[in-house]
Amino acid sequence: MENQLQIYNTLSRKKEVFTPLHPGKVGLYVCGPTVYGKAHLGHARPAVTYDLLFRYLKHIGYKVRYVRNITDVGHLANDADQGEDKIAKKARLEELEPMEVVQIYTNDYHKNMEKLNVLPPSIEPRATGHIIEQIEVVEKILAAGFAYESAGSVYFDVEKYAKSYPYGELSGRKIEDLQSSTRELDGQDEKHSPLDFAIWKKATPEHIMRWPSKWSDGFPGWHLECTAMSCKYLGETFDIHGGGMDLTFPHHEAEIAQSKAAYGKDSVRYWMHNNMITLNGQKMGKSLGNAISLDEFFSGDHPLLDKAYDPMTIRFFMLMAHYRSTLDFSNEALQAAEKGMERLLKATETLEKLNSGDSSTVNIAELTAKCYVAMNDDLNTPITIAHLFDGVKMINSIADGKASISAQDLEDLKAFYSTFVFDLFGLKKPGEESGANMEAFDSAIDLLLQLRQDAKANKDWATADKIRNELTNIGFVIKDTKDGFSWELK
RNA sequence: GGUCGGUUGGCCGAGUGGCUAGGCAACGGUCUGCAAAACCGUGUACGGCGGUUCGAAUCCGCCAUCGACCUCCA
Repeated sequence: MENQLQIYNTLSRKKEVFTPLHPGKVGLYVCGPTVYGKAHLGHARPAVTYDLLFRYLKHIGYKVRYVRNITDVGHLANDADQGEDKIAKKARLEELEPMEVVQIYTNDYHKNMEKLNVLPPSIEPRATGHIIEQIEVVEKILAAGFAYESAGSVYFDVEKYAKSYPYGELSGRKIEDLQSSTRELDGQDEKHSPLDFAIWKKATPEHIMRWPSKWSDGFPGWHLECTAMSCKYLGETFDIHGGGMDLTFPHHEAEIAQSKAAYGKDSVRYWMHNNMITLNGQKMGKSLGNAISLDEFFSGDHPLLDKAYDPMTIRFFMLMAHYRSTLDFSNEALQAAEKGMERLLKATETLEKLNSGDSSTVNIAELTAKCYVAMNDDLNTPITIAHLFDGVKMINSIADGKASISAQDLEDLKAFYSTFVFDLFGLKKPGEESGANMEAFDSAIDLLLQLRQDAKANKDWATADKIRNELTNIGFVIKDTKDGFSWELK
């Protein structure tokens, strides 16, 4: 009873015990990327956060359908060309077909997600592939009387909606406040109220991404795709909707309104929002021009980066902070994460070689239980990691002969670390290469170190140190152990 | 201007009304031919001012400061 998964629901602003709508099954929808630029560190945060949730839900026994969309149409550009589709604009600049741009950046996103060991979702629907479904939602909202047509566009009537249902409950906004803080937007004079938002937009002549509809040749509104696609694949009401905090308003608020207007009921039961990555205390974002792309992290090719970072370092770095906290990027923090992760991964190797004793001086059951408690507490990965490091101490103590572990406990501990470190946290040991070349290479290094052993046996320290120092210079880490040596490539 | 959220030790980052978070870095020790690794041990923290309380970094108020959203955004 006490050990149930709790999730912080933005809607209620508190942690709630997670109970799925249909026992044993979970419907999860997450706002994916808008594919008009290279994937950056900001994209990695929700990807890793909800990947963890996806993995954990499956681990605790749920059958999960995880839907994460690709937004390839429908968002406005933020410069002078108001009303022009972001993707269409980029396409004209680069003289590419819009779908070509979409494909390039979708591929880039997929490639980077794979490097981060983010599992592909169950379904990855594209907005452009669901125009018909979106038009159907527009019709439903019109039929329900919560939208109106104006000059070929269809707008959602926020004020009318707010008379029947609460509007702004997710983001804590009040209609009156919103009315006093609006700004100029394209087509403002077509709207009854500045609060209204387009659910179908008539395309301007230069707008090349367009679809025919009874209202006009145009394109679906900016928030509509998630409503249409989540409903199609998860039903009118589903369990969890995730996304970045910056989407809370207006995007998710609009989704709530659209669903309720179209289907007459609440669509989402648990709203989850991950916080932002910051750079020098400022949000890192494509539109702010301070985003470092994932490719740049992996290659180290960026003025702000001291070095290249392994994708697993990025992943571990994110897991070291709670998903609802902002996470400040710095080389120092990333390198601390890198070293910590190395220590953790090394311990998993040590664990595999451990010998069991007659009894345990360590409490494995307590350790594993603590980790589950932390994970169930709104996916508290930093606490879980703290416990995993306590386990690292145990493992190293046992390896040092300063503690002992029973056969049963050892088996449990191995299974536990395999599950948490690899299956749930999704970490991978870097540089696990194989093949004939590697085997020959390994043997050659072993041979050198064997020569060093011989030199040591003869107390020929000069030769022994020469071999070690030269190998160290080349980039190896040489360690003497009780029964010989070990080495690795740094 | 409105709404919301931060402010924790050298850095990152948890958490809690009284009981060591953790990682990285630092220092001392054990081990080692010397190292490395590992292990053991050690230290300064909770933005400021008031208040509630036996006791607050943790609750309340005020102030300062930073940020997010209100426009596409992960």
